[in-house]
Amino acid sequence: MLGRREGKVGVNIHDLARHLNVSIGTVSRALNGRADVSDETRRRVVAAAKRLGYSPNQSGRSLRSGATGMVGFMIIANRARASSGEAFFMTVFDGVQSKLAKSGMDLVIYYCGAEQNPETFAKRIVERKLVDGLIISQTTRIDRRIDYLIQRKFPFIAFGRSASGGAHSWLDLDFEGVAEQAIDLLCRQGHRRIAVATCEGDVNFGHVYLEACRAALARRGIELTDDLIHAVAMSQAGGYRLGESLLASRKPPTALVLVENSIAIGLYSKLREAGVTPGRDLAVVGFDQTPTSSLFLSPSLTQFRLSLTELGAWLGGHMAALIEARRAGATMPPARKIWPMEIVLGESTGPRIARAPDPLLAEPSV
Amino acid sequence: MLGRREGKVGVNIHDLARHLNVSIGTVSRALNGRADVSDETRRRVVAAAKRLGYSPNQSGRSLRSGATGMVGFMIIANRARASSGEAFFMTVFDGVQSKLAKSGMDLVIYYCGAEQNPETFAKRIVERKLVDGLIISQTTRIDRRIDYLIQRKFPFIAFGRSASGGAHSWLDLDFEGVAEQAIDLLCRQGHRRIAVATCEGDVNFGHVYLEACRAALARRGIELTDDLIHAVAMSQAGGYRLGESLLASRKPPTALVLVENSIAIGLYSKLREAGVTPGRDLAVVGFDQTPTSSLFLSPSLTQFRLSLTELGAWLGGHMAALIEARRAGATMPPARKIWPMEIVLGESTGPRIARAPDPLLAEPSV
DNA sequence: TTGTACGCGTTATCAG
DNA sequence: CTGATAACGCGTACAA
Repeated sequence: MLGRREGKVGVNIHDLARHLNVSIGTVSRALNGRADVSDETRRRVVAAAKRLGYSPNQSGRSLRSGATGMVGFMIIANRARASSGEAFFMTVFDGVQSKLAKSGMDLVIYYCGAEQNPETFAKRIVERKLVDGLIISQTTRIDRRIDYLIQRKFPFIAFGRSASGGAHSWLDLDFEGVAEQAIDLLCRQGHRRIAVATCEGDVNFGHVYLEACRAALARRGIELTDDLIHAVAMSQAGGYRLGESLLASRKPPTALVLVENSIAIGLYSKLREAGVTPGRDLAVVGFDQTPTSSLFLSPSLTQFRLSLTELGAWLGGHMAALIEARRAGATMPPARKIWPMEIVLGESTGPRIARAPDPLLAEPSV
Repeated sequence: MLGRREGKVGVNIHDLARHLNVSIGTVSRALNGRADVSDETRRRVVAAAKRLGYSPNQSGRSLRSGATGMVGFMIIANRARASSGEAFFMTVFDGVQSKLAKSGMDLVIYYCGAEQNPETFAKRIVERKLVDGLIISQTTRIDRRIDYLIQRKFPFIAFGRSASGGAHSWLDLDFEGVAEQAIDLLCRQGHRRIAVATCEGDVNFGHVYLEACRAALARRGIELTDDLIHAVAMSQAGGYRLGESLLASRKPPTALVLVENSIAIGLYSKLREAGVTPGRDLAVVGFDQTPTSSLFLSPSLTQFRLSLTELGAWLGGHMAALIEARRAGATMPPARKIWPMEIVLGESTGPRIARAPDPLLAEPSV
């Protein structure tokens, strides 16, 4: 009725233009801050837009401009760090979003469910043109998403290293640095029989951390034998089972490094049941310090500090630059960022007391 | 060149049609499963689409059809449950997505950062027509998002009760049931001085749980006095401070119920430092049982089991129905769902030993 | 400074 | 069963 379709809700650019007795072109220019519009007109348009509650339809805008103004962040269900996982990513999102906002872009999160295929999922996002850029996380060693995105020439950043791809932008935690600091500390305390708890499954970082530890040990003339490598589920339950496995071991380690912190919670639980005290009977080094993780474990856990907000800001900033460059027809050199982590000493590696009663068989100190 | 614009990537419906020597209309019909297209043609189109990697541009499709095929799930940064928060929502997402997929819809998550205004954030999503429906979470007592969405007649579900709105669809945890079960258990064990740890800030559920506890106590002739109400941060640190506060109390409670489980972790930590054992010296009842939360607390925590996946499935299913109804021009009666939670007894309320040395002043049992 | 008109990619209507 | 064509809402050349 009266030119207004039945069931139509909201106001579009035509309504607004008609209301003001100007053309839609003028409305568009005024609202998009173009120079060639009089101050008076702009004021009227902006005021009316606010009053009528107009905001441009994103589909129309995207279709016309060829860009969506959105950046996707893809997370994968069953590869998540079981416990710290969620708080981990939320903090990262905060950083990403704050940076993107400065470029007038928005962050949307795509959650790849347990029963969905990550590669298909990523393809759908890209092909339907839902976003201008994509951040993928929880990369695997062979990650076909990366090959696809490169081949497709789509702006993306991988949060996590991979053997796939090559000259693409990625950011990852400093597993080598963490391994070096952890192994250095433990060796200086006299440990030589050091176990590594890495994650099972196909996420890449477990493998990266394991090799980093192997290398750090090798630099000190210590070989990491298979019986010292434990692939566990990244969960409290995984940590609990790890504890069982260590306690049942015929020749247990004197020290242990973990690839993730929820493992520590379950491990502590099992160790306490067995009367084994971390830091006294077994040295334990955790991983990332997050509010979720083991701030309140007792004895306190030696772990590594990092700023997830700043990490997210790096992702957001680099993504904005990638998209900006593409828009300008330019090409940007891919960035590779190793995110620093700083050790925070806790009681779990605290001065080793050689004479303490030790249910685990201790190796003689060097 | 050759009609192919510089820099153009991907193939659109015209390319595909030209390639097959059919019209774009036929391609569209074939791909959208319309009846009026020959089997032979459909086969050819589908095969070519797959081979050329065609998938429809979502902006074009949305613009034309007036629907996006997407459902938004808005989560808010600084209102998140600090620790269990993330795993909590991820599990819900899984359920939502599995249901939406059956209706051919997708889930996108919008993360409202700490510095953004939730109402403005929600408005932007709706007005730009980014989604066909919106699930909002972490509702406040007065939640202007709800008023807005109702006034706008936009399909939405609130995950969390609110004093705002009224005849809209919402789902919430069974705080009354939890309070009743918790208070019943504690009273039957002889407790009469029962404290309630609720959450600070403006999320509604802290208030709901507090009042539910007050009512459950009143039914048993017990008044919940102000000194027994603790508003704490929903975090391990909040739980730690709660412990400090309880220990410093001149007339401490003999039992305590918590509105969230990360509080339990910090609380346990402080209690252990003070030599106070949950279940012996102080009865503690936690809240939602999640993998993240205190599965491995010792003594084990009495808490409540719920299926977050099924909860998410309810949200997804109801949202699909809401959108379907709107599409058909029909109107659906709003649903209100109280999600059941079932008590899981742990050692933290385990048989009270009256004669045990009790650092906290115990009230005489009834 | 402003208005007009085209096209972004798609689906739907209407002839054929 | 298929092809041509008109929208959907917007941004932007180009003309005035």
